[in-house]
Amino acid sequence: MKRGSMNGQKPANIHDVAAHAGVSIKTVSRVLNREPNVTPKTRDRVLDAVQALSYRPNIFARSLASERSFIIGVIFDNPSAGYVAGIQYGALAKCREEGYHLLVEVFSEGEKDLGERVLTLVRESLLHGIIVTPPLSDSPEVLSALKESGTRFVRIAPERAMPDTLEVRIDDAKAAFDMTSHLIGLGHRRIGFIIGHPGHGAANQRFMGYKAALENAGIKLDPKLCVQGYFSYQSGMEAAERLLTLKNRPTAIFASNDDMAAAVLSTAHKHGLRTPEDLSVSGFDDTLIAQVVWPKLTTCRQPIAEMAAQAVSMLAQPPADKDAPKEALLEHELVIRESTAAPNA
Amino acid sequence: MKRGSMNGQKPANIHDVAAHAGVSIKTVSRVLNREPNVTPKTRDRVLDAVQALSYRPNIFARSLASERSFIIGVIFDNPSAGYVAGIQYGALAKCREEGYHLLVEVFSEGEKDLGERVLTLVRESLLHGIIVTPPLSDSPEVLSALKESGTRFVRIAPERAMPDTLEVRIDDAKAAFDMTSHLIGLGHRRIGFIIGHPGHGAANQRFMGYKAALENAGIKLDPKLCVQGYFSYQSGMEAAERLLTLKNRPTAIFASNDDMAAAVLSTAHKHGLRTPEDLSVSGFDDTLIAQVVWPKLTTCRQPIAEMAAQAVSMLAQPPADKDAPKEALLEHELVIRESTAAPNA
DNA sequence: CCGGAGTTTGACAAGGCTGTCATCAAGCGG
DNA sequence: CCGCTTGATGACAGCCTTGTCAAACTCCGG
Repeated sequence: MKRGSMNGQKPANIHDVAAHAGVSIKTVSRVLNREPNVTPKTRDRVLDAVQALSYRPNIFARSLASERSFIIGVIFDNPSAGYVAGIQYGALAKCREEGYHLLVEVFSEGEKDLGERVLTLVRESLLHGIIVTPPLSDSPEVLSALKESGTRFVRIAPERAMPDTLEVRIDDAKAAFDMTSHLIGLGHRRIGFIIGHPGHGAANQRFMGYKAALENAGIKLDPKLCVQGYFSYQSGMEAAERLLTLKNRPTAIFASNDDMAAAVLSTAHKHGLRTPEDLSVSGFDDTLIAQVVWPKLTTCRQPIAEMAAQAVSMLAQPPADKDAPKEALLEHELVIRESTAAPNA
Repeated sequence: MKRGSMNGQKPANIHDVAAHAGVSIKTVSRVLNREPNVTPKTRDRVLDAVQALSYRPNIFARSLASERSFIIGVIFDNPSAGYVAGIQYGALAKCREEGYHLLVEVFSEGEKDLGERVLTLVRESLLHGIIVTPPLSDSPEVLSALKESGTRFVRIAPERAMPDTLEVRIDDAKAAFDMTSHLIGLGHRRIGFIIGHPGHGAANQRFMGYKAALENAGIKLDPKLCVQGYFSYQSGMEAAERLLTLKNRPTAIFASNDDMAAAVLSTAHKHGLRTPEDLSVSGFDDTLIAQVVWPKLTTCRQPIAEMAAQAVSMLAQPPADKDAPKEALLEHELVIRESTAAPNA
């Protein structure tokens, strides 16, 4: 009573299937892994047996033997950030397609032993590859641990390029340029800008794009109109407060992400300013929040789900040649909603 | 050159550690698993070796040999739902504490082969246990697949109780009762209610609580004031539209979740109604959105992160005796913010 | 100093799968 | 009909750990 077709509790294993199909376990393995050199007839017999026994390969045995994992990791700094849902959504869809599972882990930028924890994670040989999200995508500790470990990883929206490293991004500078130009096109001259978190790669790029657009339109940059934020709602409130109490306040505010833009909206309300009549507001990311505030936010859609899907694809593919493209650049899209309009005369 | 302290690329394995410490692999295993009957001296030697070689047990080998997994799964219907972040946050924190990893998977209520997919997931013996979130926590297909598979699972906020099944919940009926009573206490008599998605367990409970509070205050239930929603922002807009165009419109609206409450806010704006002067609005869940809209929402805080943490704990503990508590009931909390006030005279 | 109980340790077989290499059958040119 | 190549299949080791069981050692009372 060791093993066998005995339909007891235990799930069938590869030996059961082999016995049932009248072939060797290796042949079953071949069929399951789509290896070449199996007669269609044999293949069918195996497949039937698989069906009949509801066989599913044990993922641990598989991983152990083949020294590869079918689990892809995503690491976040802050699981409450707006883009998390989008990333998971995109990654999950692609994982399913490619036969992987998705494992989530959180690492806080500041925590001690960060590098050590990252190493532990990969040393367990748990992961096939890792998706690194901002701001972790620029964390020296995480990055060097990852490099050292030899695990493949792809960085989402990193600030600094790294040689020989997989990346997925949009052109943040161009996107911010476009958004700023949209506001200028509407007739705004005094456009406030709320800078994103210094640690996040995209933050600086977006600021550059803003500046470039002003320059392009011949508008002189007013440093008073550029205030530091940290991508959080709270920081957006503070930044908006400063901008709106300026002697010569801006007629439009472009916040580096939607959370801060939502904060601007609410601060403007508090000051008795109507949006967009008295103040245009635009955000960035097109997260859920953009559509849920009133008025709906004009923002820049970052195809975050596609970016994550792309990341999974890159990891799923074999390491590829030296010269394979290391970087995927996706398209952004301006989403004009109700929060921006021409300034009052 | 088979194996050994050869500090090549390959990570150290248990044999290396054993050799380095001058003990058998079994002893190393004992130390690592905190099994009894190891001399402190031996333990220290092993621990030193572990340190020296940066050894981390291979999780796949471990799982294969011990027939247990160190991965807990969470399954969602919709990864963009508001509570997802909270659940992951809480679950992740506890997982880390208990030495587990968290794997995310999405199953859509309607998809075909749902049960089959669930079975596949557990047949791979990938998971130690599964956390089932609404509305999956009441999906017959998912539930029966899970029961059949023998994998332990805990349902978050399920509607119907099931025998011999782990559950974590709040008292939704009581919470809705409290919220409704708060509005009544403010002086409201005509209180609209937006019912949640019929598939979600909590939806019905909350509706019951609303009705009970009215009855308790001697207010007759007006069916026109109760409209069906689906927990989505969009459905909230539609429901609000219907309530606000009523001949005798309510002075307060209690939406079954924050997304719908935010939609009410925005619809009210559109109708030129001020909140809370002309219309009080309250939500449920206290998700991010509640603090980000203007005015900030009065809502009922559901300790979602704690619930998830609790779920992980339940799974982490050994199956426990027959009579161990199967259900954890956590406390809710009314959060009074700016969106509710006494009705205009 | 002996027998027995309890503690500490180790040898070795799983566990389910893939990789390597050998084997066997079929196909083909001469 | 022979020898060779190619395609299809199988036997078996190995991946790294834990579980089982036996061996060795310690401690104790008699």
